[in-house]
Amino acid sequence: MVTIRDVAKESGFSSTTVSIVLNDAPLARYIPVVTKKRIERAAEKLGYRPNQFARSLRSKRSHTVGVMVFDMTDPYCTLVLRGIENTLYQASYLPILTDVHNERSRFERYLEMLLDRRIEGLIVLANWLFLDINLLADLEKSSIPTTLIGCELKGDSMSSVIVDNEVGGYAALEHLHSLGHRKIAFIRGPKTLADSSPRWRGIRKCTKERGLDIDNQLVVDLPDSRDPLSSFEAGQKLTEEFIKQKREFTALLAFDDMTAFGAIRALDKHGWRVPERCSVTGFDDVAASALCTPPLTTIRQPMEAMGAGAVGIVLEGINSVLEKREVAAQHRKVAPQLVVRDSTRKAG
Amino acid sequence: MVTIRDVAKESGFSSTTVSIVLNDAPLARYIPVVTKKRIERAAEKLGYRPNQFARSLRSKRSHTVGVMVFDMTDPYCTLVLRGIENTLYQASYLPILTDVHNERSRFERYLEMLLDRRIEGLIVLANWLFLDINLLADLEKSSIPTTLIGCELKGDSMSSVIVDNEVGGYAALEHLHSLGHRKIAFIRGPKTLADSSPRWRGIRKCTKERGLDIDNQLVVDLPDSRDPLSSFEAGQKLTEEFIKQKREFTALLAFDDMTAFGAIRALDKHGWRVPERCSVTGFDDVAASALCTPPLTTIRQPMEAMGAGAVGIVLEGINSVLEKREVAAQHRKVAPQLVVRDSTRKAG
DNA sequence: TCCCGAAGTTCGATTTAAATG
DNA sequence: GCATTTAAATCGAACTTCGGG
Repeated sequence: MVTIRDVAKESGFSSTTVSIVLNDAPLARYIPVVTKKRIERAAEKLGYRPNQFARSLRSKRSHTVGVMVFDMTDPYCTLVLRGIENTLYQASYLPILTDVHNERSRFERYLEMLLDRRIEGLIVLANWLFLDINLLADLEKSSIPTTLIGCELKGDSMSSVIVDNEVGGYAALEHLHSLGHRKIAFIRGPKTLADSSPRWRGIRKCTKERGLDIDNQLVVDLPDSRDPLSSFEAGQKLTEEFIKQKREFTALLAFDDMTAFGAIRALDKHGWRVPERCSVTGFDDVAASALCTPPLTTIRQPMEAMGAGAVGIVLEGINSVLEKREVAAQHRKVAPQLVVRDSTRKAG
Repeated sequence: MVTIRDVAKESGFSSTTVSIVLNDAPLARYIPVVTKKRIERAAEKLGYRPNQFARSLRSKRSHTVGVMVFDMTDPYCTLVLRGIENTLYQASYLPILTDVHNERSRFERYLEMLLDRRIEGLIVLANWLFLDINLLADLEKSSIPTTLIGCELKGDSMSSVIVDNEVGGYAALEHLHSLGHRKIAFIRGPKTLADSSPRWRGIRKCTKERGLDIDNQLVVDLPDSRDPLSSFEAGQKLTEEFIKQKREFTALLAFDDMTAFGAIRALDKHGWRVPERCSVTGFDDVAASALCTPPLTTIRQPMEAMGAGAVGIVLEGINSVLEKREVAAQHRKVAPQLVVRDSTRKAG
């Protein structure tokens, strides 16, 4: 491996000068162009690449950000990760990806590993259940800029980027209502999930504004679970129960896309064609929603932008600590967007 | 930050002794238990965590593996990444994730960044088009243990893990044939894609063994493209052309799941119900295949196992270079598996 | 000779302080 | 004092060598 000393020897200058020149440090102002040229040529010739370990040891910087996903297999992750990666790339940071598999022990172990690597920032993708408040305590004391995606934590120790669930819930119901649907079934999110209640609040807001009645017999909750696939199965089962109980409805508003997929499966099984016999809406707009037939009408979370936003906040935080500024946590709530596809149509 | 010297001071021993004890180095045999206890207690008390930069600088090891994905948004990635992550975790390695977005410049930049970080191994997920042989040359000279997933490169500089496309192609057609289908349409992979021809070879093998005729009018190729979504669109378009040309077929064998989704969309649009009027098979078994309705019959690539296998090979390689052993590249070909769901059924 | 522990060197780059003409 | 260059200290851990009992 060629070191700075090799370049010094080759160029005939000291390693100090080489360092100053190659880093274009302030002192480089005083160094004549010929010297610079000679040093640069020598570095080039030898193919010199500075050792990052030595550099980091000295500067205490890693140019690395930790990314912690709670369950990689959740389709929600993909685009968020893309947004994170792309924004880090622009800033010449590299991400260390960890997947805690919804396990506490794994979370703790990974957190220690990341801290040991002196990550300069941390992004946590708390996509699904994230019950354990104690975990967050561990995070708070880590004192590095941290941003949560998909889960808000009041207070100014940790930033967050979440979707505006209320607006999304409202938009979903508004869409169905304006298509003429009046008898609508609802599969709400799990009670312990933070997204569930604001999403429902948006729905209630819409019913009030539009004078729509909700039949309590047509409202069910997804059970608590840490497995993203479970909402598919639960969606299927709950929809099947609606049908077996001979409930009448012309549309079904599902908590998320997975639930909607499960619901569609159940409807299909009982000969209820979508959208002819029953319209279905989801939430998230995961990749599969555009791929399946009929493609799903859903509320899109701007996932790539959310990932990018989280990185932006973390990068700001990093710069703040470098300049010893104090910066309060940011809490961004981004607007979702109704995406109309073919799983919904006019009632009747 | 608490250093080893702080622990030395606190415990009353030298930093040498502290290092020996905390790392349980060979010399630790000679150190009395009381000394060890005192040192461990001091370290505990101060919350000492060794500085990884210093450690890496000395040991020249990073305990880090680079993971290079060609397009993160390809649904194929998710499970492979999970397999990679999980296996690295067991071995206490951390992955740096990079997504080259199918761009050459990005590939080169990321490769340099990873090399600068002194990654000990590299895993490349060449899921989709990976035409540029020159890129591989860059990789070869990097001289760190490298494994390609989804693309084989003969020679012993780089290992690979691929699915047995021939077996998969064979299994797909065998399934359709044994359901009684005789008029089958085929959407083959892009000509430039390495997977395409062995998959087709498997299909031809099956036709020969079973005496099945293939109508050349019912065989088309996916166009070349770097975008994974394009195979959805192409699948849709090509299927539509089959229909418009009034070709008769009772089953369609698609190159991959994305293509199959596109085909199903086209069939549905023209009132050809799946599977009643036409059976459809895919290849890969991406997450969406189990979620859509009808769920897709497909050939599953054991993606998680492939990711795990690639890590295994890389880890072996790392150990080999540590022990200065020479180890030839491995080329693993894993068997795919037919997954029968509801998009196929008996003909007639 | 055997055990235990410490002093000093090394890894490679950055930076401070200081020496040249 | 100015422009130009450099010796030496530093970052934190690990390993080699050596000395005392």
